[in-house]
Amino acid sequence: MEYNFGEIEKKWQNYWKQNETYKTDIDKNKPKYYVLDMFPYPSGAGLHVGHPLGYIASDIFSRYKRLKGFNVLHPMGYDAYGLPAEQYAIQTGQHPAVTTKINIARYREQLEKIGFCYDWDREIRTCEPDYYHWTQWAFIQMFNHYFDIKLQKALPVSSLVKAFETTGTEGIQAYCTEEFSFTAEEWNSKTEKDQQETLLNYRIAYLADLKVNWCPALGTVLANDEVSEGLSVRGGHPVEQRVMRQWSLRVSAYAQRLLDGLDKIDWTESLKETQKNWIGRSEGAEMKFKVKGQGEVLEVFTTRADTIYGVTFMVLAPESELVKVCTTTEQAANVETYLAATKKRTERERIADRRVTGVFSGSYAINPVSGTEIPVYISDYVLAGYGTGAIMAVPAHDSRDYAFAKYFNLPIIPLIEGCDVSEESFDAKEGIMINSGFLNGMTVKEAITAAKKYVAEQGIGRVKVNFRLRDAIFSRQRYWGEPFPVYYKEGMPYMLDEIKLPLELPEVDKFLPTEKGEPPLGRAKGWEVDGFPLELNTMPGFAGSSAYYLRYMDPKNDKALVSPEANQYWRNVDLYIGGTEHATGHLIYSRFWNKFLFDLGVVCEEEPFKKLINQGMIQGRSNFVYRIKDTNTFVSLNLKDKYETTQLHVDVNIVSNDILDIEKFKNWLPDYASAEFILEDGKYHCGWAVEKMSKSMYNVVNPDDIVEKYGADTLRLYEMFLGPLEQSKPWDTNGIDGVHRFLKKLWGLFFKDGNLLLTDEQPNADELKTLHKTIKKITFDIENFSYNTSVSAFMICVNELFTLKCSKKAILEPLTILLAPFAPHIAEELYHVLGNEGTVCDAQFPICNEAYLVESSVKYPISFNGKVRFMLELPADMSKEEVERTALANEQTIKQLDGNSPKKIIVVPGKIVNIVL
RNA sequence: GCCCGGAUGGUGGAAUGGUAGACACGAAGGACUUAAAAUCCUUUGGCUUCACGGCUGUGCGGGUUCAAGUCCCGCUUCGGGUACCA
Repeated sequence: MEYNFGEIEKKWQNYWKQNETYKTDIDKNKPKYYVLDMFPYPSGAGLHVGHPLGYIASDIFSRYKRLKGFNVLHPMGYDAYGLPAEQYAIQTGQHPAVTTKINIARYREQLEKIGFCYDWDREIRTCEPDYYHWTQWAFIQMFNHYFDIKLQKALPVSSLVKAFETTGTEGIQAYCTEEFSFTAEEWNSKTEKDQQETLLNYRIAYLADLKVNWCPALGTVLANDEVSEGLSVRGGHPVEQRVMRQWSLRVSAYAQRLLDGLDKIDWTESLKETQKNWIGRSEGAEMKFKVKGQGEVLEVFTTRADTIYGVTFMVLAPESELVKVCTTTEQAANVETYLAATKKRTERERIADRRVTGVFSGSYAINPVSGTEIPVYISDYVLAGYGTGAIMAVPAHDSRDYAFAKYFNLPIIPLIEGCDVSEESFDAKEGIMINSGFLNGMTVKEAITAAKKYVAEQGIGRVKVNFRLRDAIFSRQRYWGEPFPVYYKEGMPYMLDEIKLPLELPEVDKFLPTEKGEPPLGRAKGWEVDGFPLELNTMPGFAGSSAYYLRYMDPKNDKALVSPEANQYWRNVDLYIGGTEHATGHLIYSRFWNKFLFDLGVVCEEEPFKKLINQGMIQGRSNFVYRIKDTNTFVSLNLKDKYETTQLHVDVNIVSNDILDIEKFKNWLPDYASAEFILEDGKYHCGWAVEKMSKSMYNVVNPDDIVEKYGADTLRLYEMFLGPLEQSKPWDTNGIDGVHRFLKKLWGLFFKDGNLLLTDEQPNADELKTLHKTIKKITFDIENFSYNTSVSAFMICVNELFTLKCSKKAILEPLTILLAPFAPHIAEELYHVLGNEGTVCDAQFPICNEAYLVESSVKYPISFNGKVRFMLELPADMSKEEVERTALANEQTIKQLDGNSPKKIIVVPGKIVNIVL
């Protein structure tokens, strides 16, 4: 009987499906374990061989945990809303729901072939009404809550309203866009509309006029993490700044908790570091500078209060409201010109062009500590969105201020003893203060503390913590997303009654903006409730992915996002595997979302993902052919330098071990049908390079083809064998034969020439040692996600058993179970061949018995000055002294010593002997 | 610029401070076969030697140590993230 993987895999995949082997329910008699993959966006291209890498890793761990007696939740679903389907719809008229459905079906088919242990009954799709029902529900809760600064948690807006009605803003510590101050009387006399407008200032989901990233090509705004270097992450289109009235989530209110939570979770340091930087906490002081001859005050934020004596000018962001106030009539024209020029520049241009620009406002501010008068400038190197949108410039100790001062010829006052600021600023926070009044003689650190204290005591300002993390813009001017459960009355937003959820996405005639420039939902007929118009924006991509891990716990619940029972059993994700590209987007948003739900008491764990592993990227390995210029002749790699050639990508699927299949090449593209070749030893050798896996490089490998040719078990093993899970590595199908041979060899331990070789004989010491050594190694490797070395360990084990000609049940049965997480199909087949009933998934993971591993003797490497010269086999229990004596007495040692006496002898029992000459 | 990762044969990679290159791929040679496929055996870091062996070797330069791919310091270089964040 041959190893017929095709038949075996089909057979057991059917069996698992029929027997609901992977169906999961709450079982309070077993400890739970929740393994989650970052769910995919189902693109039209289908899966390539890089996508399943993380899924295979998590699948192995899930199966392992199950064999260890855990009740494992391992679900899969689809992040089904998104731009590509909508772009495609705009081009073709095909409804995005239709393409999405087709793509999902294709993904499902591809995933099923690989033999994952997903509980498909729990599958979710973010674009399904019974799923986005709860996305809309969460949004309503966010609208109805505000963040209390003192308690550091979300509270109902209704209690805030009660406070306003009785005591106004007195004593209120609510996280808000703008500090308001009003009495109860003032509140009560406001109109409904005014009250609603005021409340938006506090709500966690709020509507506000914001400077947003507008992407004209996509016709929508984008969140900060969806923009990179001034271009949209999806599509690479230019992005510009624009002020628009948009929904936002007050993520920044949770900044401190998002930061603190990082200490409690098992993520890689680099990922935590990325989040820390994105949150960007900085401690400093907010200080007030009076504008000369006016009542106005400029507020600035600084982390270097100690440099107050070195402030030689102020700078306002062009968008700052204070620009108007500070601009004098004489300077008005210049300022106007500058503002116009700045506005025209896109984010990208500003990043690319680092030239100093700016304009004098005409006003002067007064240094609150030294009393000196300093000019106020306007420049776009100051950002409106961070701090107060205004800075005190200390050119001696800040490189940006320095460049500005040099350009405008402003004074530069050094504040640190011995620093040279003639060529560049001294940015380091070290040294002794000079030119700084009462701070003179202090170290920088002391001065920062002293200055902050002084500022607070003198009423010049206050100590403040600032965060870089900004609120998440939540509106998209697109069709293919969750509709907001929002309608408008007198221009004010109101939430739909929860009973009316889900608010389903309406049909439209075209997926384009309306003639008036409204989003596509403006085309929907009857898009209103009780005569009030519904919101025309839809939610962004991260809306649906922010709480999907909760929905898997209870995916069919139509009363709640998740029942308390399910949530308290499954709690949170124990192991989350996915790409590092979500470090600042999804992984911040879902932590925020989860914390909010935690505050509401809907979920019982504050952090959603306990342990997180980033799988590395699978890169492509491209192949090249070399065409001689102006001909249709192709020259083999090592001869190409004799000609003038053009390097062309060739489909890696018609190349094997870098040798081109010439017939397939001729049939590949019409141009090549008449191609001629200059070969080396009768073969065409291709060049190669590691590049991104993409269609245009012709280096995409489809897992279906691999499964077809080698089987799913081989694919699974080979993906793991490629290298460490977390590292990036190129996919090269060439090596796959090795793991396939391994499976055949394993099969060969069971069958030879169609006969079953299995025996009930008692295993001997060597066989037991091989088995238990492997059990130990595999257990350790799985726990440490070192799957590449486990595959090697399996190979070594089978090679040894092959040499021992071992076909004993007592050895092969535990080995089969050990292999089941990695290669479930062949393991299931062999488990039944061994005479078992049921499924290998419910077996018990073997336990290593150290007694079989004890060695009676040790081969000591005998080294001289650290260089190994020969081996000496000695009894394992020989004492240190005895080993030393025996080694020294050895004739090879005597030869090495050559009459000299050793200076020192190191004996590490069981390891090594080193003789120092 | 700043913050993270890496760098080991022709290739992917392995190595609690203790024999560098496990395990694979590829290559070369051989067995079986009419032939091919499949399978099996041998060799395979470099230099050197008929051989035993010797020398050398983990990006570069220092250091710690009886012993360094591994620890420390200083570079080079390649990836990834982030960027006027005051």
